[in-house]
Amino acid sequence: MSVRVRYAPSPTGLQHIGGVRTALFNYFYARSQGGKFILRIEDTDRERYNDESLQDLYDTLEWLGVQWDEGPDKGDFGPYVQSERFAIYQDYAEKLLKDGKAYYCFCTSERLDAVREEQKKNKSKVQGYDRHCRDLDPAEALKRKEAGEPCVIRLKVPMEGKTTFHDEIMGDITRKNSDVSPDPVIVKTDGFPTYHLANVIDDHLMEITHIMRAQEWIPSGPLHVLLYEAFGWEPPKYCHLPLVMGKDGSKLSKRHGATSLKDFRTGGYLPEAIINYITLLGWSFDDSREFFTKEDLEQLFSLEKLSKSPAVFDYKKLEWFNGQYIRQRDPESLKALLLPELQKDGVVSDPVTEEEMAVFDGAFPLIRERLKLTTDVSEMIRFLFKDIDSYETADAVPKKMELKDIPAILDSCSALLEGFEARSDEENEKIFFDKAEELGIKMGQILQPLRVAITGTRISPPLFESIRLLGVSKAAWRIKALSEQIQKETA
RNA sequence: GUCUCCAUCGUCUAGGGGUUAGGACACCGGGUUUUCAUCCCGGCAACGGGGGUUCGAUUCCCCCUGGAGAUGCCA
Repeated sequence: MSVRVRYAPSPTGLQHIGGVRTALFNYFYARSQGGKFILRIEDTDRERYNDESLQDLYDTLEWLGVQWDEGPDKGDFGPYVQSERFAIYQDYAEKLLKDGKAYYCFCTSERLDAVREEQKKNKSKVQGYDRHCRDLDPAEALKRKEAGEPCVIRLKVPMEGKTTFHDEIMGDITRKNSDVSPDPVIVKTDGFPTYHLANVIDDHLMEITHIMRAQEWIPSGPLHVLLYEAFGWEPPKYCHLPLVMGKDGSKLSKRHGATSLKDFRTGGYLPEAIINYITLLGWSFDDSREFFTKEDLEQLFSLEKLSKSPAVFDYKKLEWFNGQYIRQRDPESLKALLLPELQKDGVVSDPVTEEEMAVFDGAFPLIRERLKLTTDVSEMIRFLFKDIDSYETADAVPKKMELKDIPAILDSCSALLEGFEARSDEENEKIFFDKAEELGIKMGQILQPLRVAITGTRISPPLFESIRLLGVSKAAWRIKALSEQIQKETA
């Protein structure tokens, strides 16, 4: 039987690292097996549902280049949006009711809270619902429901025996039925199914063969199997993925840093870096290879190489990957990514002028190998486009020198600018080297003040090329400006 | 509390009854270099503890410890 897997997010928030990894693994598995990847929208939580989350889901998958074979817009097993499948769940819930596998429950949330409170206070061994309505007479219950009394439908979980399901990574997982959540709600007061019901029905109806989801779902595995059994269906294969953790070892969340893909999308990251790094969270290929394109993974991904233990998300390594992929990008496509950043930060105009473009083209090779994030570009070359308002004069002082020594050095630099553009970088280097020797200082000591004058910071792209891009006259003006500011400060 | 899962360098991981326990990030040195970065070279650094099984366990089994997850009319 050919593989059919799904990613079934709930549009109640932005797509995050964990969810995206689940999507990717499902997608890669489908591709590697020649199977189908299905996108299903699980929007049964009407309270938390919002359109932005749904849009974010689509934006994220598009950005990653993940395409589904079946989903809201296509496929023969639809609809693929759960809120459009309301009637289906109703029918199946009714069937469970009729077979005595489920029952109406009229307990109010106040009562439920009280029960929970009581259990906590008594440190009770049993927890959760006390099955108060389990043995209500079905005919009686139906009457009450039809009289308009609010109610939910609960699954009648067997109180004896145990339930086992097989996990492709973990092996057999067994749980006593008495430890399974006591009679969970499967249809809410508003008539919508809960996750458990909708998920099981849809996976069965859509002929899903493998359920790949995060390990946080392991505890409800037996419950789902019970549900399949109640319907008389064969459960699919399970594959629970290790959790993604923050540095402190708890489930990755906002307090650990950026977690939504949107943050990464807009934060200077490349999709190829994200895909590569995230896939390595819980999956590996061999003892050394760690670079994988999406296309590679569509071939190489396998369940066997999945790990059991949780993985800590390492922002540093992601950044490293991003830098690697930035350098691998072909120049034109990288420029197309950088230009909008410069425009967003007001470094160049929108639309960009010809002169600006010329400077940017010139600066491009200098910054390409220095970027970790595309968003770093503005800081790096702002000085080529914008004047420097005021200097941090202390930056201009090399080791073993004092602020008052600097203007003299700057003045000698000024003098060397004469004919700068006509000379090669090697020739200029020689000239500055000779000058340093003449002043009895090191090359670095003469270049540091100059660098600060030209770029405004101690750290910059290569100096001579920067001067060339900026133009000698502007350079001379900046040297003068810095010198004057220092003299004012030291006066 | 209860249930379930997990356990190799700080992090991601490879490996597997006998290995100098491998790679990568990070970190620290060194080289290239006008700063930074890139690049190259080198270094630091791990099998949680205790019992078995075995000629031999980091590897297999059990216990402990530790960590995590779940205990919702959220998914």
